[in-house]
Amino acid sequence: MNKDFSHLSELNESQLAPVIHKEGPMIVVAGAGSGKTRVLTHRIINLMLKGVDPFSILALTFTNKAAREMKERIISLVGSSEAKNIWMGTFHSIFARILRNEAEKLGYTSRFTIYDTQDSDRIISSIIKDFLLDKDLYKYKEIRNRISMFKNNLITVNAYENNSDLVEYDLVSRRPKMGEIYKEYVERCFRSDAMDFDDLLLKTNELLNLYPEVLAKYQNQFRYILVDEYQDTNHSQYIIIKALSDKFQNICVVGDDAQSIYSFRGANIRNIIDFQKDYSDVKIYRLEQNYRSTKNIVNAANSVIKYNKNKIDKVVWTANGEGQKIKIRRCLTDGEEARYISRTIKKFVNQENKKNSDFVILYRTNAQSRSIEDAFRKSSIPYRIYGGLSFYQRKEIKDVLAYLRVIVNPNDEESFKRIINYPTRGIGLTTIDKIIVGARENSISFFEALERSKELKFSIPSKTLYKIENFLTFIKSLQFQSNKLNAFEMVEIVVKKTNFLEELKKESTIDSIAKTENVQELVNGMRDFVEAQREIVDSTGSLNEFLEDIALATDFDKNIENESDKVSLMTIHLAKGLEFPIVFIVGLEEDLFPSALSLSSRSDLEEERRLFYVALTRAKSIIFISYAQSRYRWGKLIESESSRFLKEIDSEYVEHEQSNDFELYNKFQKKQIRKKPLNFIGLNNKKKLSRVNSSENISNHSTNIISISEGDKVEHERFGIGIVIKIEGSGGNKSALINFKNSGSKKLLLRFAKLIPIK
DNA sequence: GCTCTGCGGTTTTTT
DNA sequence: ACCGCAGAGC
Repeated sequence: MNKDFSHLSELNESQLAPVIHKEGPMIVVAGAGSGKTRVLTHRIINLMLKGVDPFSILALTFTNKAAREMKERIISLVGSSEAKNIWMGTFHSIFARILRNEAEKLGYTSRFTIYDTQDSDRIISSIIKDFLLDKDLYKYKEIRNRISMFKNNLITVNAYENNSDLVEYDLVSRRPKMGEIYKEYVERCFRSDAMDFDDLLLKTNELLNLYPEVLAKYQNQFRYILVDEYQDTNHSQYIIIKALSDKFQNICVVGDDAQSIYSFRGANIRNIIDFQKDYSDVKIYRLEQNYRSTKNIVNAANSVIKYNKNKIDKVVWTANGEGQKIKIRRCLTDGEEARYISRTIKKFVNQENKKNSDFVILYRTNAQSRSIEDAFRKSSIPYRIYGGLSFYQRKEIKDVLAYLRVIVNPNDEESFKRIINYPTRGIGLTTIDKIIVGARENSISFFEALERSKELKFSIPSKTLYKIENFLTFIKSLQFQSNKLNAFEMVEIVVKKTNFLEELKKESTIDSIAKTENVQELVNGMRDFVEAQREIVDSTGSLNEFLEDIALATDFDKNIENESDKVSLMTIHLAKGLEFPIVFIVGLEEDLFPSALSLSSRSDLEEERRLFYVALTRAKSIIFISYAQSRYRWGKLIESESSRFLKEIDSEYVEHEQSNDFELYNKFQKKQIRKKPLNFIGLNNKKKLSRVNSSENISNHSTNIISISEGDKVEHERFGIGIVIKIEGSGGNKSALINFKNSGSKKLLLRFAKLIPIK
């Protein structure tokens, strides 16, 4: 390797210090946009240039994407022959790899399946049913979260049973069977030779704990450990890092307490705040200069985060230009908010030479994407939604994957149950139940019970036994073929032999075509995968490799559609670590953001505030914030107040605006309703508007009545754009004949019609 | 064992 | 408003 240290010239002084830090524990407290990834990257390069073996560097990231980007950057600077040997990846993927190497020690095979949240949910639901428990008291999601919490805090079934506080809590919550469910869940996963996401960390801890020689091996191997996004590590991850770094203490953690937003999945902000207490002689570095955003944005974000008490003090600043003020817009409804966004983007793209990909829409909950999607589709703005139900979670995809999983791991009961009667082959629920009971009674796996069903009968009629035999022959032939064939060849056989696409078409539901296309996309994706694996040494493109690859992948990791020019839509959580020139943050309303569920405790509310901080700091130059006075939630129109966070942004960094509808509404109100306030349909007027803009004071409001006249151009939610031909009637019976471009002419009562005037 | 329909939960965030 | 699932009827 060439010993060219010129890469260091790319760094400023405060970035340089942590990069060239030699040995011993260190923490980099890095403000948003201060170049923390750059520090990590260059630190790794610097270690390598100084002669550290890349095999002995362990770099843990929060997402696959972060790992991939960092690796690419390192490869571009020092070449791939060395860089590819670094152990770099997410906690889950790195420890899955280690667990596969050591699986036998824990009673698993190296081909164990990784269960996703959906799999866990199905298992838990089925346990609740088997135990004949009331599913209103035992909500599978709550149970799953609780089990996840146990695992992330290294509370095993035994530890749970011996912990009177936890047991007491579940008793009080009227879930006395919690411990038994937990036990059964763990056993079912184990019998299926499967680990869930939390197991990948829990079992790693178990491995390092039970086998000192294994711990010593990895301690010696990973002489240098680097952890990104340290503020989002949970207890289980914390203990792993602690154990692995114990010998050499060359631990470098990087993070920003102000961006800790994952406590709901066990992340513990104390890990970063208390880091100095965990190791002796910790060197602290601070990165406080922001290179990403304008002064206005940095200052606005600072003014918000100062409301949090629990934090490490730091001063983020920037040498960038002043920039524009944040625009806060009040809208009537979520639909109007969405149209405002699409109008604004159109304007920027047409008049200011911006690209669609310069924009991101950030929201608190996935459900909010819908109205924005609708508006984008109507104005033909190309967009891409990240997150939500990922491709690999879709039913039709999971069904195909279940076949593939069963081929690799015949003990995978959950996957077996998915496919044994899909497509239907006459093996129904009754039979499946008999097999399960038979398997339990004879302490054999589901697969073994199927194999021995002819011999043990389980009181299954012989006709059905014959069907089971056929199914098993099919699966076994697939397993046999998988020894020689690659992932793509296998999925082709599975789809063909099961008549999968034909079965989907038979369903003839509205989206059966989309489902067919999805399966096709999966098959194509697997072909690409096999192609790509050809270039990698030691890789065969086998089914195991493919399943491992997708088990821990997210939507972000899937083919990023050749970088086409699209507006991005995602939750704020997903946006962490990303940056965009222009950012829309939508739905700034009480109970939505901050979420209603966060209002009961200070720590939860502070986390929401950090989330808002993350949103603000994604922007390079312009931020638009919007909120709606009423919004469709749960299928009905809900009134809302503007978010408290808006008032927390120092007023010198923002400017307020409101939709034209308000102006029209005000005019209308002045002209027509001086004496008596109207009681508008569907809206209650109990809630007072929070006063954002002192120039107006509206005590009730409507999405309905607007003042329009003949010849005006208007937009309707469903019918689109049209011209007002004629106005008839008066007061509540006032109606308009409108000629819609795409939907023909309609006569609409102004009282009901949601019409937006267009200039 | 299969199919249809109506009901209930969903919307906090994800590796 | 929408989706998945349970129960009833075939």
